[in-house]
Amino acid sequence: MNSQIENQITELKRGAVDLIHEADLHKKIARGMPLRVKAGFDPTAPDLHLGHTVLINKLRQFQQFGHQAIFLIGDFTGMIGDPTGKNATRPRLTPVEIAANARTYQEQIYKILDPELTLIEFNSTWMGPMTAAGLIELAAKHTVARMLERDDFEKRYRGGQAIAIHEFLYPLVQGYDSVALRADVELGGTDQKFNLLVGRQMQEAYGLEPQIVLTTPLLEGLDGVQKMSKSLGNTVGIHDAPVEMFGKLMSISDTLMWRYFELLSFRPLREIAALRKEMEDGRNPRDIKFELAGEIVARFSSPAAAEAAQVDFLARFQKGLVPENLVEQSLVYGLDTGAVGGQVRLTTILRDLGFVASASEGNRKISEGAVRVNQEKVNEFTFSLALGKSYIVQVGKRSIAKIMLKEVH
RNA sequence: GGAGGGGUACCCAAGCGGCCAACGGGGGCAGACUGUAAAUCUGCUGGCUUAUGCCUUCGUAGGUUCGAAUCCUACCCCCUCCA
Repeated sequence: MNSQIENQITELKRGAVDLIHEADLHKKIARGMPLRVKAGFDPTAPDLHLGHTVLINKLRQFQQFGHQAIFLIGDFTGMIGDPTGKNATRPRLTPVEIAANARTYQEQIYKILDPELTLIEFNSTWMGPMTAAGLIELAAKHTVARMLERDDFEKRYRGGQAIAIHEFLYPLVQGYDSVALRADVELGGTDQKFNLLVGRQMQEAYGLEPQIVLTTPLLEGLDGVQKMSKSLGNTVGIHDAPVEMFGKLMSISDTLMWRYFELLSFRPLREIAALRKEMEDGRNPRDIKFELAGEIVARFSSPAAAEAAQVDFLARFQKGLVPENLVEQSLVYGLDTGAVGGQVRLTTILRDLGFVASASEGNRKISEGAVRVNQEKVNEFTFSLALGKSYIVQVGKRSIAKIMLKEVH
């Protein structure tokens, strides 16, 4: 056994859920040729958050070990709509939507992957020209029984819910992508396991060596329990402002911090182990969290932004100061939007800033003592601010803004 | 086809003619304590420029009543059992 390969595999297995099969991966690496590593993305609605980057990080790891990263954009399959995890038929995307989403992906992945060493492919390249005969030949490689082994299909079938034939085609096409790309390894989330395994079967059916399948877990959101997802409101978006991203990462629990280190940090495992040792020896976990937050913010913004975010964080939460670099935003009011006698109700402003969901909630927050204007606690519901002036308003510790009130003309 | 049970706020779940903007729990937000961690304690968790005020909400649409989440009718949807 070659210990260098062993080390490589240990790092590649980091955070992974399934590796099918480790022995074969070893064999493939041992041949000394760079492996072709595929990760597919269905360009549905890419409001990318850190959860999405777990897979891309894994692709990066392969890249760092000298393998060929292939970022496959499923523009063709996007028109089908992946049935994974759905209990109903998905709406299909239009070519225009797909193109726009694909562009967003490309812009973002180079913050993680080396552009020089990344191959971007679109599966419409080979699926577009495929003839009906070719598609039928492809479909002949698989059986309905094996398709129905899949849990969600089976449930829907038993439950009498419609499964359109094109949904059966999705795993086949995804599998064929591996044939077309001659993939040695395919990465995917755990929910993709079935599709990835179909890839192995398709490759064998077309006379190729089956790919290695490596699945990554779904990242837990800020609450540490449920998966990170926009609808649960527990995400860290990769477009979040540096200060916001830093703050969100600082708010995670100490336990979750290690999970994030494992799945999001680029630090090698032994460095992370060293940090854990430091914590056990008495170092403040918060300071270790700074390192995590700093690394992530630097990746998506810049090292300078990460440093500034930390300075801001310290000033705000340790010394209780108002950050200096607050960008002033203008709010315009007129008679029809709540201005009365040159004044606007504070609760209206808080609602418009999105700090509270309604003016009524603003009232409640005032009675809770959570609202401040220019650092002074507000006690009356009817508190108003004058137009033409600038203020610093806060709700709780997290929501703060510098605003300039303007009168509409 | 037959029999029964159920649809209440973000989720679960009480209420079964007025005291209901609706018990309780979860989740969330805020306050205290902190490291914007955990744990704990406290408050809040329909809307309206706060009003002993008004408006909207208990599957949907009607009805009875001074008054309905609660009673009646029709409809829609879910679940369980039998065939």
